[in-house]
Amino acid sequence: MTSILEQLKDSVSNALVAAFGAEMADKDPLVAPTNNPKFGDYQSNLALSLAKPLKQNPRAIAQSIIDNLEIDDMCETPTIAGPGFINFMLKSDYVGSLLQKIQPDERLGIERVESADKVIVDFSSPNIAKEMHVGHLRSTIIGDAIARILEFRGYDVLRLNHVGDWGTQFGMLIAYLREAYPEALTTADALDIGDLVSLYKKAKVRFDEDEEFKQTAREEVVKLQAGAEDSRRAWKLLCDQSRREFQVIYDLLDIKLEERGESFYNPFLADIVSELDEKGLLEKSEGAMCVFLDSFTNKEGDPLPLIVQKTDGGFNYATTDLAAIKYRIKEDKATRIIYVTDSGQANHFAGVFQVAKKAGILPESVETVHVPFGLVLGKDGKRLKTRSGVTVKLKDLLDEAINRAKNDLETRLKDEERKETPEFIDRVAQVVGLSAVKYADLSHNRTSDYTFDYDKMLDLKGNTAPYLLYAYVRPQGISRKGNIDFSKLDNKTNIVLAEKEELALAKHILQLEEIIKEVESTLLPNRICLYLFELSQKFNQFFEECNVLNAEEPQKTSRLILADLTARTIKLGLSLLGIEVLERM
RNA sequence: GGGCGAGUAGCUCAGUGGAUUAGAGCAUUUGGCUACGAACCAAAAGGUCGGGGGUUCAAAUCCCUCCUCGCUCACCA
Repeated sequence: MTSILEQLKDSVSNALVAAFGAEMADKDPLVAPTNNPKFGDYQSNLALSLAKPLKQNPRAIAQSIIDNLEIDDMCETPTIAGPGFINFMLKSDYVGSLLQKIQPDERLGIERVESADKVIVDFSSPNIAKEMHVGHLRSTIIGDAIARILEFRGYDVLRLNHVGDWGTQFGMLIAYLREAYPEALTTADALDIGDLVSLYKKAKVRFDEDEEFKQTAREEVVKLQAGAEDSRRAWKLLCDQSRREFQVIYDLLDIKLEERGESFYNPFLADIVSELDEKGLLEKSEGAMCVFLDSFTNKEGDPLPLIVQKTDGGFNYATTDLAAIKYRIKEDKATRIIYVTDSGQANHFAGVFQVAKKAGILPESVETVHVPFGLVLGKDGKRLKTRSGVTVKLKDLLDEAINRAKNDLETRLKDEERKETPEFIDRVAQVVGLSAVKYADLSHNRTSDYTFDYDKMLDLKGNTAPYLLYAYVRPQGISRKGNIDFSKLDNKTNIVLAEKEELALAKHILQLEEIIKEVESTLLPNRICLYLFELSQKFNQFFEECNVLNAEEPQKTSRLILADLTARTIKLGLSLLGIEVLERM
C-alpha cells in the first residue's frame, strides 16, 4: 500500500506543477509528519523554501498550492499557518477505510521492494576459541534486527558470520594443544569450551613468557597455512567446539547466521595483493606492503597506510576484508554490504572501502556501509565489566536477565494471588528477559554508547520490552474475555472512529510502513522501537477511554478491529526486532 | 597532537532533509480500579539544547571557534 506520506508528497508535487509550471516537477514537496498534533497530521514547508526563488509571499504561495491540491478524499481542506506552513488533517473516514484495507492482510499493507536485490549483513563475528562476551552483544542484536527488517521488505539477505577463525593466535593454540592436551587432537570432544578458554589463556601466557614456545607457535602458523594435515585437524577441532558453543547463544536469541569465517578468504589473499600491485597502488614501507590512504594521517601528519601484507609475509584483516568485498560482489552478487561492528573500526572500514574503490574492486553500483555502534557501559559509565573486573560473558548476561525476570514475575504472582505452572513461568521469564536485553539495546540510538541497566530494561513502565509486551497482552485479554476470534471479525462494516483516542490510534497504526522504509535506509532500528512505544501508549489511552466489549455496534466491531490491528502491529514490529510476544504474561 | 563520535530536564535518552510553543520515559508530587488485566491512565513540576561567535525572516539542527568526555591512530581483528 502506498503510504499516506507518499500519497501526500505526490499530491503536493502535482499541485506545485499545476500552480507554478512543469519546471517545479523535481522540487521536493517537503512533506513530513507534524511534530505537534495541533497542527494536524502532516505539514509541508514547501512554500517557505519557494518564497525567495519565486519572489512571492510564502503564504500566497501556500494558497496557490492548496488551490491546486486534489486531496478531498484524504484530508480536510489544508490550512495555512504561521509564515506559510501548510497543515494537513486526515479525514477519519479515510483513515477507517485504510484500516479496513489492511485488516485482512498478513503484512498489514506493507509493500515489498520491487526487485529482491542481494544484501549482505555481516554481523556478530565472534572469535574461535574465545567465549562470546558483552562485546558481541550489540553486533549480534542490531545485525539480526537489520537483517530481519530488510528480509521483511523483500530483499535477498545473506547473513554472514565473519568469525575470527584464522590468524596468528591459532599457531599459539595448536602448539599449546600439542604440548598440554595431545589427546584432544585424536579424540572427539575431549575438551569443552570452558577448557578451551582457559587453554587460550594458558597458551597466551606460554607465548608471552617462553621464546622457544613462541617460535614453535610461529612455525605452527606456517604449517597450518601451508595446509599440514595434523595442524588442520587441530584447527578444525578448535573451530568445531567453538561453533557448538556459539550455537547455544544463537539458539537462545533465535538468530540465524551463515558462518563464513576469515579462513574462507584465505585462498584469495595473495591475488588481492598482486591486484593492488598491478594497479600501482602498492608500496613497501618499513618492511610491510601498504596502500597509502588519502586524507588519513598519523601523528606526524604523514599519510597512513592500509597494510595488506606484513613484514613476515603474512596477510592481515585488511587483506581479508578486501578479498571479502571482492568475493561478495563477484560471487554473491551483493549490491549492498552492511558491516555491523563497533564504531572503533570506523577508520579501518573507511580505509578498506577507499582502497577497494581505488583498486576497482568496489564499483559505484555497490554500496558498502559500516553500521557502527557505541560501547556497552556499566552504571559507573565505564565499559561494562563484572564486579571482579573481567569481561562479562554473554551467556551469563542473558541468564541474569532471565533470572531477574523470573523473580519479578514470581513476586507479582504472589502479590496478585495468581497460580501459574512452572512451564508458564519459565517461558514468560525467558521471553521477558531476552526481549528486555534486546529491546534496551535496539531502542537506543546505536551510534552512541549506552548504559546497561537490568532494572531499567526490565521495568514494566516506560519505553521497555515489558511495557510493549503488556500492550500486546491486553487485546488478547479482550479476545479471551469476550470469547472473540479476531481472525473472524466482520470486515464489511465501516470502521467508526468517533473518539479522539480511536482516531489517534488508527492513524498511528497506519504509519508503520513509513517507519520501516525509513529504517531500511538509515539502518537505525530505534525508530521502530519509538514507534512501537508510542503505539502502545496510544493503545493504552484508547483502552482506558473506549470500552470495547460493552460498546454498541458498529462501534464494537470497529474497536475490536482496532485492538486486533494494534496487537498485530506490535507483533510484527517486535518480530522485526527479533522479539517474540506472549499471549499472557 | 591527528581523525572520528558525543555533550539536550536530577537520571536514561528521542529529536538524519532549519520552520509554528524543544520531546519522552524514569524518579518526584497529585488524582483515578463495584467496566475488557491498575503490569494502566490523567495532571503538575522540571531545560540559557556544553560555552562563544556567524549564516538566516527562522538554528538543538548549518558554518567557525573554544571547553569536556569517549573511541582510535602501521604490521591484532
